[in-house]
Amino acid sequence: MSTTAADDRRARRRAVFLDAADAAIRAAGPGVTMADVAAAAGVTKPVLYRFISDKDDLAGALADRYVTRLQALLEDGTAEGTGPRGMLNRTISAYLAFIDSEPEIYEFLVQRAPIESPDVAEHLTRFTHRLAERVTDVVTAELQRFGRSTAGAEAFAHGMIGMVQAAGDWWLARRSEGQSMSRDELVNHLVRVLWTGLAGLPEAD
Amino acid sequence: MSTTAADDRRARRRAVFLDAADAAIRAAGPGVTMADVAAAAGVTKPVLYRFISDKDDLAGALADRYVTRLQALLEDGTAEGTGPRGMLNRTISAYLAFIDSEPEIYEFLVQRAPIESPDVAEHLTRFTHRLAERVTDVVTAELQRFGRSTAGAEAFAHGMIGMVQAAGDWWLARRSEGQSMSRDELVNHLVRVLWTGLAGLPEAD
DNA sequence: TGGCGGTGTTACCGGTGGTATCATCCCCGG
DNA sequence: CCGGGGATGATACCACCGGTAACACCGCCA
Repeated sequence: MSTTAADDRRARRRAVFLDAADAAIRAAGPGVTMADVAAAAGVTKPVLYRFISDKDDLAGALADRYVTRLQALLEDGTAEGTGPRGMLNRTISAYLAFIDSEPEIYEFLVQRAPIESPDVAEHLTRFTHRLAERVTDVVTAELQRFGRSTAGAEAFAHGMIGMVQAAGDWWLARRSEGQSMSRDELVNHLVRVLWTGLAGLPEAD
Repeated sequence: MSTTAADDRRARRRAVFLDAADAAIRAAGPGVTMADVAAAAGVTKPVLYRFISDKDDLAGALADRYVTRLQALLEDGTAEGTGPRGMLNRTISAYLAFIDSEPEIYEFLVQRAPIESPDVAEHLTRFTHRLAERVTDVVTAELQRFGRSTAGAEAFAHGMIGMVQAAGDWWLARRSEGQSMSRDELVNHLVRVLWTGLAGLPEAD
């Protein structure tokens, strides 16, 4: 390739703007404007727009960053082999640690960005979907181990994710004012409920 | 009072604009503008703004409408006395029927409106909170019936709501493209998981 | 007939996403 | 040493949306 060097510079510059966006979100909250981001990088909008095509692109790239980071954390959780229940425990714990450490970014990506940028919405949908697929696999395997019906596995997987997310939001809100339970306590509650609930999923009505 | 008649007219006029907003959301999707709403009512923005103070007000009033309607449905679910499990079943069923019947309104209220209007956000938070409180009460009572610890009841309540919501979103998305399970099937899955999970909540780790 | 409350419109403001246009600078080949 | 091109930068603008000021009109009642 001829323009490899130039492309590299572009990519590095782009990363700088993503860093700036990151900082800007932390500083200005989830309602950041493109001008804010540009200012955080020390330039004006048109310069920003030379490396970031639009807000969709920006949010999408940020989503990429954080989803990748989170996914790595979750992979760690699923790695060591203490069985599915241990995996569940570590995955939930990693998720809660993540949203606890980056609340503004989290709010921006999950609540703000997907609305005005379909790209991010699809990004998150895909991520949730991938995660749900993995969960579905684990759930299905576990059900089959006991010869039970796997009909509700996928619904259960999505519901599980929603439960963890809602409980996490509640926990974050509680924690910001007044005291709340520790992360480990919440993790244990969730794991117990979900693990026990799994057994009840295929029960005949 | 002297101006009662005028106030009545104002209130009725306001209701007309709320109807128009309703129709506009259905027509233009959740990204409606105030001009859209005004147009749906056959007038221009300033007229709309004489009866609706701002978008916050509009979304808040719509939230009121639908939350009231949903809450009535949920009350019906908790009324007849087939025990807590029957209540759970009917409540979830009512919720799913609701979001199934009004997907655009649902998306507008739950995803769009709360962002640009803190009023709606608080509205929804309050609603969720009230619901969670009721669930917490039921859960706590059930746990006490068996002399178990009630420590995780509140977290469980919020998580439950999140699970139902996430499963509902997934079900709606599935249903719009390709086939999915029936509402009753989903309800049964969720009820079984949650009911069984409840028993596992206080288990000692 | 005159005025007054309600209804309606056009035209505008402030902010936000996004862009056209121009100035500058640095580096590289002749 | 110098001239030109590509990258860097800013100003000034557009479109759109939420919200408002100003003005016109109609109908009713003293």
